[in-house]
Amino acid sequence: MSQKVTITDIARELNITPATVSRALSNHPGISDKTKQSVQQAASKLNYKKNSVASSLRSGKTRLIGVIIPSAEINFFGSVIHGIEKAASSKGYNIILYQSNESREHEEKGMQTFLSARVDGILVSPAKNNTSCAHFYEITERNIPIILFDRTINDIATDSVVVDDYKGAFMATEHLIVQGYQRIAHISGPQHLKNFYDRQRGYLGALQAHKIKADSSLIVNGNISIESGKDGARKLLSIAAPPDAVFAAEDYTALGVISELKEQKIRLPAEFGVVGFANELFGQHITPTLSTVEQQTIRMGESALELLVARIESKKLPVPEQQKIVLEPLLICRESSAGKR
Amino acid sequence: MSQKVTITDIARELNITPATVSRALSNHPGISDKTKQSVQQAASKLNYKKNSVASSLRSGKTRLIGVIIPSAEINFFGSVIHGIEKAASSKGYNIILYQSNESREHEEKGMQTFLSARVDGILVSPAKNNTSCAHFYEITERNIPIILFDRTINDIATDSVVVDDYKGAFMATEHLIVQGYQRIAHISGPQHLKNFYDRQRGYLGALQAHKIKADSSLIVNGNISIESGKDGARKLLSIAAPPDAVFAAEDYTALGVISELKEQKIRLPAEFGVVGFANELFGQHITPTLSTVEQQTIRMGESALELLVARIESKKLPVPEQQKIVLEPLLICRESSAGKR
DNA sequence: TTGAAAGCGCTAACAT
DNA sequence: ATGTTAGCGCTTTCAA
Repeated sequence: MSQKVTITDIARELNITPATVSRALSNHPGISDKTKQSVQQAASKLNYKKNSVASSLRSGKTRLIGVIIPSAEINFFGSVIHGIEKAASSKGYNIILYQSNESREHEEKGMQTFLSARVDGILVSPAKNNTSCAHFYEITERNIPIILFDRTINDIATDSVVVDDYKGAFMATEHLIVQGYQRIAHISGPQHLKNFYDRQRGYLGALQAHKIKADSSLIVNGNISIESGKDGARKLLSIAAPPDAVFAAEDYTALGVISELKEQKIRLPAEFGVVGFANELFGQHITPTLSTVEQQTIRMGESALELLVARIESKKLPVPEQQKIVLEPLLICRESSAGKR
Repeated sequence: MSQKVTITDIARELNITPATVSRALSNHPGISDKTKQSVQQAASKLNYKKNSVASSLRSGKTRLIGVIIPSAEINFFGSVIHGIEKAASSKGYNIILYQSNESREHEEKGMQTFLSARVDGILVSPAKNNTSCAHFYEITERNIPIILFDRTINDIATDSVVVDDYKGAFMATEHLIVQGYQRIAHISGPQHLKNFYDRQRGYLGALQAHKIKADSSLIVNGNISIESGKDGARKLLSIAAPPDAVFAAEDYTALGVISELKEQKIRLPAEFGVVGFANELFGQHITPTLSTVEQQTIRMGESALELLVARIESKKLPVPEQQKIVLEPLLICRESSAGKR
């Protein structure tokens, strides 16, 4: 049982004090190279592993970062997590993962857990029906840096990393216009989420930029699901002057639209164009392949983590301004919007 | 700054000792209800948050579980993580996530980190080129429970949770036989990974069970990609006696097969049947929809976590036998194998 | 039912 | 360049 080797054991072995061992191991400047070496040797000989729990208790730093996402099952978040963990690892931080499952209650519970675990900072993508944000203040009051990613909440002053939803939606809609589609509809996402609100604005902005009058009968509310895409498409196709293209608020909705169009024997992209948002993996494998907007998920994770670490490590410096990193979206043109014929 | 409220503060407030507060908060049997109540009250009044770092140091339990996966970006693992975290959360454990990126070195580094963080247990899906396993022994020697999931390593005696790849492949192949396809081919995955080796065995087993002689010209090596599916299909269609069905080692390979068949104007499923493996999301959205084998990813995560927690919490009991949980695969029949006509 | 006292393993201020 | 000392906040014997 090589279980309980401590710095005291190393100290005894070398006839020095635990303090010296501690300093040697953390490469303290005022320790002789000779001592450092012998400590290293003894440490690996005894198979010593630093007890970070004790270290954290004493130093007040855990090098732990709490991350809250709606669900790891959603591809988008898995991908962001990849970016976060990769960056964290390279900076010597570890991440604790918590899923809110889109429930505000779980989200709060996660924050409590993080508070209790004394994480050095928190990264969160809030649950979608999250209106109030008292639990965020509890974190900031305690002086723990917190950064929102992907989804932000308007009335809260924290750093954030998001993709430019307006611009992405603008590009997607403009693309449909350029491809020759005439009446372009939009199936939205929940408007209380800024992302979807911005995407709708981007859609409207593109129409306006091309002098196309917006038509409210061409905007249908959706809720981020295949079903709402199908429903939306059905509704849109039943109106007096139906559209010949849809910009969907995200890929699953777009998938529903395509599915409904197929059932109604409407040919894509010759008769009808579709663009989604998110660049979910399935998009390049369905028929027709789905045009969409890439959100740079991994970059988002990396940026969020780097910003957070900067906050953590500069706590004593004069507090810098609130930061908002906005990533550029990327339009990905595939078959579903290849042009009207 | 409500930062540093400790049990001592609560004790002072109520004129009792920290020990009593500690006991009251952890619902110790020998504390009067009256005291428990007043402690609860004072705690929430002062906005006390237990310092789990201190608690862990003293008690030797962190309620932290280390999880190592190849990459959170891979859908399959995201889904397993979802199951793990969900189950962990409900049992009061937190998970630390680490990605190996299929590198053995990273995997080792992750384990060292976990050792240092004094996690109560470890869940790992080993990197794919992981032959040696010295780093696993370092964990077991320290008496920390470790459980492998999805991927296992033969010569190591730990618990594991996997899906029955043999059976899934058997069912898929048998399904094609029952549907009336006559010459069934297999495009495999890397054979040094046990999962794919077992799937090939399952394919052979089903043929044998139905008294069909295996034909080595009908087995093509693939590498888990759309391209290898296309290449494989091309190769198979060019031989003297081409097959009329393919069981592909996983869904992307199957997708490649379908794509190649379409190009060659071969009709699915009337002339040719295809079944994949993994139940990737895109399967139900391509044309034709893809028959496949569901691996129960979330269940896998939940089972792995539950088994681990059982190990953690029963450490003092006589050590039970090595456990190997094998999840039942689920055949999902869709259009791509609807039968020959 | 509660209190007193010790200590988990480490770090850091102060001393030499 | 190293030693001394104290203590982070909690849990847990042992005692009352």
